Amino acid sequence: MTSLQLQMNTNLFVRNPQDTELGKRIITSSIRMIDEIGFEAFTFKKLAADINSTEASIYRYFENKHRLLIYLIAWYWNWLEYQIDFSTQNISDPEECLNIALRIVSQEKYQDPKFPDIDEAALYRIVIAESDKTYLTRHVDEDNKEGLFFGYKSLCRRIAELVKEINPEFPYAHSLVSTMLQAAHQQVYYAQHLPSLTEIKCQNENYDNEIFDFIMTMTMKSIK
Amino acid sequence: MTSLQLQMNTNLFVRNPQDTELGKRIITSSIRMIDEIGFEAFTFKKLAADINSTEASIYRYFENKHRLLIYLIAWYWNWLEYQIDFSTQNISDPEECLNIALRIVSQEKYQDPKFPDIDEAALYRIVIAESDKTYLTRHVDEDNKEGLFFGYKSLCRRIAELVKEINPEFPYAHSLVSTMLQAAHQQVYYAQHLPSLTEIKCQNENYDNEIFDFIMTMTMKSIK
DNA sequence: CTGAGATGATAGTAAAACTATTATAAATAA
DNA sequence: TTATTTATAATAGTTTTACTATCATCTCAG
Repeated sequence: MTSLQLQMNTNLFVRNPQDTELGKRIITSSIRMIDEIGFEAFTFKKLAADINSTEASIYRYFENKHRLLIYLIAWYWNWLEYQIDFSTQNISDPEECLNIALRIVSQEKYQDPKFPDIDEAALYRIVIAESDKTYLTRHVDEDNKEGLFFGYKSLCRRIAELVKEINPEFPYAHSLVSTMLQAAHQQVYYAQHLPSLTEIKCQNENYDNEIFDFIMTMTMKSIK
Repeated sequence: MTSLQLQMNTNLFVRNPQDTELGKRIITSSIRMIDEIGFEAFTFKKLAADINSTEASIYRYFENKHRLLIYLIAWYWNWLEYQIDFSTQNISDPEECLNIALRIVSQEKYQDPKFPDIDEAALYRIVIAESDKTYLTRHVDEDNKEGLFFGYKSLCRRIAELVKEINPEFPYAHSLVSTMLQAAHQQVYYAQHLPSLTEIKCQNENYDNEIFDFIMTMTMKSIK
């Protein structure tokens, strides 16, 4: 197995957590903790206790816990785009590429052995429950200027380009894709917590196939 | 002008703010403050100072600031549904009703003289920036059991029924509508803060018509 | 061996999010 | 009318969070 590192925007951290042992522990442990107790209850104090370090040491890697969340979510979007790139190489039919991309987006996630420090299944749950919090703040514009949301924008652009290839006349490629990306995660949350807002049943095995079907059908009908 | 009160679920508050002078000041002032400084920076201490009252007094109306946010957002969804009911009376064509409903959802909002204590334009901006925070918490299931999200679920059901009338075979009416409701607000946020995620330009006059066009077209194409 | 950089240990601060107590004023019931 | 309830105000206190600061120690490259 080749050892990989996803290249992250340097504004996402103070010191690169992928470079050191402590940094990796911060990442691994914060994913587990945020998944378990939720982002609001998660604190650097608890994280420090969990990894046998100190608050001050964690602050040397991340400015604050919000930045750490942005980092984790950005990693996830990078990872998704990496998988899409990987799975669509040498496929020229844009409709097939779009199919693959949306399948990757909506699929339930499992541990990727390429990145042993990151529990992708837990990170997927964090994305579902917390990712909107990365940009729903008063400092969204400054954060955006720093490039903190580049991963999400890049993923959206990547899929929007496929849409444009299928139908260059469609005027809302980015709006459609950002709506579908949101829906892919939101429908899972609704299925779990507000089931009357969706027909998806998370008890079903392979409910992720239903979500794929929902967003794929909607996308194709919209752009044709 | 008839004086109206939207009936709110009693679990949304400790004491009904619509019943008293102080309660109304809490509502009016909190809408203005959350719109101005954002929900995170908003505190009961600042609110108390603003209305010349005390933290303790505000806690007699709302358990905490999160509950107050849920109340405001719930009021907004109730208000939207009320407007849809009002505007679609005696119209039997479900497609026309759906058109009206989605127009009301996506339209920019102005002060409704029927409810002088509430600045609907500010509340609309709050919904765009903060409404997801009402349910993206660890206590979403308890809150849901208490009926705190009834307003949103009811609005979604109301519009989904129109979808079902147009095409009873369509299997994802609620998923579609919850996705469109989300998109209607999210696309505005993206246009303002993350413009590369959308084709909507918020500088345009009547950008809300574009959003209407986007969600209406997508809805009709999806269900036909 | 030296010293720069990373980490740990410890302490401290300001503000947020409540909670509790008492006082006072206004509304209402006997 | 007086008594009593009720709403609000005033004040103070607690715990936790989110950070900041200082200094000691440890490791490893040159």
